[in-house]
Amino acid sequence: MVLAKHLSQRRSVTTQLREHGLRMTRQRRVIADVLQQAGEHLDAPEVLRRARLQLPGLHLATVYRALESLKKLGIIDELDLMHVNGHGHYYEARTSKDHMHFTCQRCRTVFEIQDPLFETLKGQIVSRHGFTLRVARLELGGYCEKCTAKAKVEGKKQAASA
Amino acid sequence: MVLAKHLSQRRSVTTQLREHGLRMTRQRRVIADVLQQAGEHLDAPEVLRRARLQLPGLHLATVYRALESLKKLGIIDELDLMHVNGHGHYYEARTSKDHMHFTCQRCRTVFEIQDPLFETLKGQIVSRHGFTLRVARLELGGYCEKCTAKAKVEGKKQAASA
DNA sequence: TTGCCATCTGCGACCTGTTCGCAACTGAGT
DNA sequence: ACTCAGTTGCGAACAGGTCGCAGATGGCAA
Repeated sequence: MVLAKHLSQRRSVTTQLREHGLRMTRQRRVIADVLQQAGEHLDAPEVLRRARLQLPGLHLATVYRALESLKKLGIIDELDLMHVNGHGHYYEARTSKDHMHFTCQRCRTVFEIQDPLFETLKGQIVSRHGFTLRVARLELGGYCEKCTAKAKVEGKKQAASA
Repeated sequence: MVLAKHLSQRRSVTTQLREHGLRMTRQRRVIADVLQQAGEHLDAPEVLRRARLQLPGLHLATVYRALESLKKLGIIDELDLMHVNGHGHYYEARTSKDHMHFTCQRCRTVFEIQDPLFETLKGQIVSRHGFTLRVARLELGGYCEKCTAKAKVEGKKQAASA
C-alpha cells in the first residue's frame, strides 16, 4: 500500500517534471521521497542528511535546487514556522487537505491544524477576486495551551516578587 | 486629526515599551512613525531610507533592532510576501482589522484582503486548542486576475507554436 | 543499443539579509 | 544636574541560500 502510493506519486512527479522540461534524476527522486515519507516539515540541511543515507555524495546546493523545482510544481510547500529558529525555511510534501501551522513561541512545538473553514475562506477569496491560487500559507504564532498556563504562573511570581 | 492619531499611538508605544523595560528613543519613534505613515509593507532598507530623512545618521542595524522590538510588542507584523523578491522580510504597522496578503507571482503586485471569515477562523482555532494567539499570518500566492488572463493567452500561443 | 545533447550535479566561491561585540551616547528616574 | 541601564553607530561576522563552471547523466531518436 505504502509502496504503491509512493510509486504512483513518483510517476506523477516524473510526469509533472517532464511537462516543465525537467528530468527525474536520482537526486530529485530521493529528495521528493524524503519529504513524502517525513510527513513533517524539514529544513534543507535535514533533507540533505536524510537523502544522503541513500545518496552519499549529494550536495546541499542540489537540495536547494530540487526544493525550488518541487515548490514551483506545487509538490511541496515552503514554511517559515514564525522563524522560531533563525531565518531558515521548512519544507513539506503537499497533501490533499491543506492545513495551517501554529508555532509555540515558548516551547517551539509546531501544531498542524485542519479546519474546513480554511478551505471556505480560500474559496471565497478566489471567487471574489478572480485570483488563481497556487499557494496558501496560514501561519500562527503564540503560546500553546501548556505554555499559556506556565506563562500565567510565571507572571504571578514576577508580580509577587516586584 | 492625523497628528492626533499619531500622538496617541506614540504615547501608547512609549507605554508599551516601558512595560517591557525598553525606552522610547528618537530612533524607535521615527521608525515606528515611518511604518504607521506608510500603511504599506516596507522592507528594512526602505524603512532606513525613509527614516533617514528625519534622522540622517541612522544605521541599518538599529532599524533591525527596532523592528525586532516592535514586532515583539505586537506593534508591527513581519511578512514574507511569498519571497517574490529575494529572501528579505517586510514590515507593517498592525491595524485593528487583521488582513491577508495575496502576492501575484507574475507581476509581483501585493493585494491586501479583508474577510470576516478570517477572524472567525482565528477565533475557532483559539477556542478549540486553547492557544494564546499573538500573530496570524495568511499569505497567498498565485496569479492576480490580470495575470491569470495573460497567462491563458500565452498558454494558447505556446500550444499553437508547438 | 548506442549516440547525442540539453539538463543536471558537485563544488567552491560568492552574495544578501541579518546579527553581534564594543565603546560612546542618551532617556528618564531621582 | 546626576546617574546608569539601555541604546546607538560602526564594522566585522554570520547564516542561509545562490551561482558559474566543468564534468556527468537522463531519456529521446535512430
